[in-house]
Parts: sequence; structure tokens; C-alpha cells
Amino acid sequence: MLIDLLDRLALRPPEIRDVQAHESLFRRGDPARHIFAVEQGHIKLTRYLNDGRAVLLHVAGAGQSFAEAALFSEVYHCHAVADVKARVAAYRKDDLLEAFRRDPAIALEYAARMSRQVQHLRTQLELRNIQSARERIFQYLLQEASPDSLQVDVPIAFKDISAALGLAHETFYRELAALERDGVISREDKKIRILKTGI
Amino acid sequence: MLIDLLDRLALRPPEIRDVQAHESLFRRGDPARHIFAVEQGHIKLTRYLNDGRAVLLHVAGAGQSFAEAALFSEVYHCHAVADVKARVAAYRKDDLLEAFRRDPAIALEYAARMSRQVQHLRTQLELRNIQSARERIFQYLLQEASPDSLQVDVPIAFKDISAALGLAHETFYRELAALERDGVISREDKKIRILKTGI
DNA sequence: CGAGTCGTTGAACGGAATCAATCGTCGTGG
DNA sequence: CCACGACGATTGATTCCGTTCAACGACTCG
Repeated sequence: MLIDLLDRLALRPPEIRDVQAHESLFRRGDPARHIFAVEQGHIKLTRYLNDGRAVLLHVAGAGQSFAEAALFSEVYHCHAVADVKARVAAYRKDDLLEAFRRDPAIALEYAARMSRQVQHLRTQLELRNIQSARERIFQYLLQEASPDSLQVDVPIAFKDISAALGLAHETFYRELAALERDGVISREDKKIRILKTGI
Repeated sequence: MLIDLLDRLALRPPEIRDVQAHESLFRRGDPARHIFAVEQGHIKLTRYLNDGRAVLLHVAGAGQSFAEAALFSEVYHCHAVADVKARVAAYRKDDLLEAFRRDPAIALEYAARMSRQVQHLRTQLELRNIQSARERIFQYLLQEASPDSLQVDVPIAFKDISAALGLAHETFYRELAALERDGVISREDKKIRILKTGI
């Protein structure tokens, strides 16, 4: 993600922060002063509906950056919480913006990254337009799999994937089992292999 | 959107193209050479699932740009079709990239735009995580309404909004009627006023 | 004036959410 | 070091609500 770009910039080293489990790094509405990258563990980005239900927006794993979009926003637009103990690097927004002004190539690269993210988000949105849980899961797997090996190594909990797909986790398990039973996929633990590219 | 930025750049004027109804401007996989802005009518961005069903990604109205994400992509990732007769301005990718290199401020502004789009897409994704059709529609209206007047002037067909919200259009009409019946909103034609900010 | 599409409402069906219960595992603290 | 608690993974039964099919009026555009 952005993290390699961040480190290529000759700015002051990021502040390293340890976050305890369930501790929140920032909350929606907090003034946005930093962009983050996960060093250990993972960070969940969520929003809360007015009825108190949490909506999972994204899970940033080790090596990934998050809150990049906050670079041009005065405040954070979601909550960042660690559900396990995590370590993150905090880069100062000012520093980054300054670096962008110094070097147009870097600004351009950043723009390219955001573009890719836009496309990724569009793809996610596209997935949501698939009614059938089974088809939705299957398309997700197709998307995540490397095109040649047709294998997916799910990095996070199935439960979180369910949330990202907008499905109840029970439904996810069920349909995953059904797909396996029907010989469409095979899996051991968190490694899933796609056997048929059509459903 | 991007259109004002595009026009501020001192590059060769865009090529104006008239698109007939149902004609497609580009297809998924076509080499991406242009970024577009709608002058008249509107353009639908769609993808097709392998079962042939169309998934609506976005509707770009007059004054809006689209396919900005293609700036850093070799090919288009979706189809652009006009469902009514439309006129679009086509800006050459090369020109834009060149302008970005010339003027870092412009590149930065572009990056900012993409960031905002990321946040907007995240918001849409968040909407999709709301199960209840009624709550989903209500949150959508809250989001679209200007914060002070609490009024929404829907620019496109309700049918398209339904698609954007991931709902069958029948459900949308029904729940909209229910919301009105319950005194949560009032509407005349395409103008909707929110009467209660909670549901 | 006719075709096509949007807007609208009704009825029935189906599938995903929800509630519920169990097992395994991992981390933690006494 | 082990017991306990928390949470992920899994499967079953039931409920509910959104989709789908169907039908009709209104409106627009050719």
C-alpha cells in the first residue's frame, strides 16, 4: 500500500505507537493529523450507525496503511480500533503534504494509489449488488484468488470477511461449506482453492 | 467534480463527443486513453456479471466527470453507456498527466479529489451494511440532504437510486411511501424533505 | 398516437438473518 | 500450569422481509 511510499520519503521517522486490544486509535470526528501504517496486528476501521450497530469498513493488516484518505480531510470519518494488541506507525500529515509539494512525482504516485483504491472500492460495491450469498462469496473468491493458481489465502478471520461481504457469518460458513460439498472449491483451514471458475 | 479542474488546465481543449441513446462510450478492457466529463444527459457506468446481469456502478450527471480512476490504469474497468442521448467532453490522459507533472499543485488537488471519492465510496459501502431497506433509504436521504434545510432534490430516476442502494425498485417505492405515511419525510415529486432526523 | 419507461401497489415465495447451541482454540490471570 | 473466559467456527430451526412476478396508470418522446 502506501507504506513503502511513506518510507521512501525523506521525512522524520514516524512515531511508533502501541495500541492495546480494544483500544481506539482515533474516533470519528477527531482532528486528522496522522496517517497510519500497521506494523503488527491489525486495525479495524468501523463506523457506528445511530442505533449503535457497528459497520466494518476495512481491516488493515500488517504492512498496510490506513486513513490515507484523511490526508485531505480535517477530521477522521471513521473509528479505528485494535481488536488485538497492535503496533502502528503514525506519519504526520503535514510532513507528507510538504513532501508532495516538494516532489510532484510522489504526489502523482499517491494519486495513483488513491485511484486504485477507488477501483477496488467500486469492485467491492459491485459485489454487494449480487443478491445470492453463494454467488457473492464465489465472486469474492475469484477476485481475491491469484489468477494463475486460483488459490486464496485468507489473511483475516472468516467472520470479518462475512462482514466485508455484507453477510451474516453463519450464512458465510454455510455457503462456503455448500460450495465445498458441491466440488466448486476445496479448502484446508484458511487456504481455499477454486476448482471450477463458473458456478 | 473534476471538471472544473480539467478546465483550469491550460491544455488543448477536450474533444466533444455526442453519444446516442444506448450507445456505449467505452467497454471494459478497452485501452484507457481519455477521462470524460458529461456536458449533457448522463452516463451510466456498469459492469456485467458472468451471468449477464448488469451491475450499476455509478451514474454521472451533467457537470460531472467520470473514469477518473482510469488515469492510472491501462484499460477501463467498466462499461460506459448512455441510456439517453448525451454529450461528453473527452480529455486526453497524456495531457492531464503532463499537466500534473508541470504543476504539483494540480497533482495534489487531483489526489485530494480521489481521496474524497474514496471516502464517498466508503460511505456508500457503509450504507450497504444496513440490512433494513427502510433504514438504508433513510440514511441515504440523511446523507444526501443539505444539513441545514434537510431537503433532498433527487437528480436521477428513483429506479437508479434503488439500484445504487442495492434494492429492488419496488422495495424503494414501498418504503418511501411508508416513510411518508409515517410522517418521517414529505415529498412532492423529486423533492424530499426530512421531518424527523431519527427513524 | 403508440411504444417504452417510470412510478406504484398487490400477492406469494424464497432465501438470508436471527436465535440458539456446541466445539475448539487461544490468551490470560490466578 | 491449568482453569476459565472470550471468541471464532460450525450447524440446526425458525422467522421475517426483500425479491420477484404481475398488473396498471401516467408520462415522455419519437
